[in-house]
Amino acid sequence: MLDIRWMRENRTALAEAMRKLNDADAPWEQALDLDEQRRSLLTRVETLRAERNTGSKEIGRLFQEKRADEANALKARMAEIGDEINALDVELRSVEERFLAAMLRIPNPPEDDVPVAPDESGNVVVKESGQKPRFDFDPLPHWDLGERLGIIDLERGARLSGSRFYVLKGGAAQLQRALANWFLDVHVEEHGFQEVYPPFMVREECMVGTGNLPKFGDVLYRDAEEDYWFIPTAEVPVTNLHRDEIIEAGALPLYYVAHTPCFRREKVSAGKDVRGIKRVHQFEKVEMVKFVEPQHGRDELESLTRSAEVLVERLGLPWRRVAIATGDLSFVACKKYDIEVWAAGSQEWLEVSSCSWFRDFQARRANIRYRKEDGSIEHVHTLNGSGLALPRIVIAILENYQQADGSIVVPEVLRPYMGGRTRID
RNA sequence: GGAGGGAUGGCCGAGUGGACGAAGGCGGUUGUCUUGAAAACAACUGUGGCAGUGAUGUCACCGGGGGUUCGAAUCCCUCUCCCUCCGCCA
Repeated sequence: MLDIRWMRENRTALAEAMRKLNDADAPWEQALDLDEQRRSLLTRVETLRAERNTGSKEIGRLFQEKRADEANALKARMAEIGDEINALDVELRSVEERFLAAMLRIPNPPEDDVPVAPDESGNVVVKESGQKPRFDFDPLPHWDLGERLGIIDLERGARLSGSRFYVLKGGAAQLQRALANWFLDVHVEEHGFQEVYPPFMVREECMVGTGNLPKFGDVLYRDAEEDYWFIPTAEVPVTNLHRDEIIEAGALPLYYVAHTPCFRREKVSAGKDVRGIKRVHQFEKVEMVKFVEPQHGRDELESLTRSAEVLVERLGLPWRRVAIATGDLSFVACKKYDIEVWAAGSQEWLEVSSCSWFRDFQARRANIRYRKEDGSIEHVHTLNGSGLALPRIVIAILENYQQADGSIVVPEVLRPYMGGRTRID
């Protein structure tokens, strides 16, 4: 959510930002309009309230002084004012409701250094590292490898739960578990994150806080009877950890890391990415979340992204960093990098991490503030990034480390996490 | 799932319709005293909206929402959460 005062005073900048985001539906003009109505109603209703407050006190005094006639006369007048207040209140509530609804659907304006383009075609590869593997045989995609080795069972996954579900077995399951543990250890021991284990189902207000609702409810699973929403990423519960809090300045920055399942309906593009485990309804992810002071937001995005990149580097996977263009930026981010790894079998770059800076956009929605040294209170900045998404790293390892005999070599950093195992076969 | 009891400011805790944004205590900040600290004493010490350049004024907030009333922390309804006992369960 944006600061309405900023919006009032920066109409042109706001319009320009919405144009860059290529979001024609953002109801920012309605919001400004409703804001004006809201303030005018507020002034009127509050003047009447002030009048009633003094009148009511007067009534109390008159009764104490046994001047019942005067008191009753005043009471009648106050009743009239009360009716007026009630009428205005109804109007005010409706305006405020519509105002908030509009505010919640206005995206975060991009930073100035975000590449400007209407869609993902404007994304810029800003860094590329590592060698794509060479093979003296035709490398297979992971769905073939997984089937041959008996470690990815798509058929039974579908039998249990339908399309876009899968079962990992043996080496693949172990590999995924090893990855999660190693990721967590690196973030905790080397990058200063605190590990947390959050709920996987949250209330609606948490989804609003991170910006998943109201606009993107169609990709979320939810309990039909109760107010439980299944998290599409650990970002949701972890960011909401400090909802409605004022954090003491000395406590910042706060770095959290969590390993959770992620549930996504993935309703879009029925025919796309159907093979294998690249795009599925349930997957594991290690997610980093940061709460920082505003002046450090920009630098924190760089260090956050590095914290993810070192993982793919140490796994020996070819990777690149992509700066996301304005038209491809998510609703909540003001700047975002994706990290992609090369998958030699399916011959494509896989997005394994998204690192985003939100400025105070989420903090306003979730009401997360901090008390500065001078005692004043401000919203924090939040950031998050995958570190990393698991099935896709599993894909990349299977495809890049495959051998002529069909076996998979386990990357060296993971061997201690797999009981010294060097091969999956 | 059943029965009962709760939710008040950073913390503890008083307050059952009228001067209550809320006693008192703790904590915190500042000042006096002191070489310094402690103690003592004094003052200050919640968040947000709106109007105003500002001093300031005003409104709202006593778990959330709604209602009764001239007036609600206080009465009514409802939701959420916490505690105790029973049941069930890993």
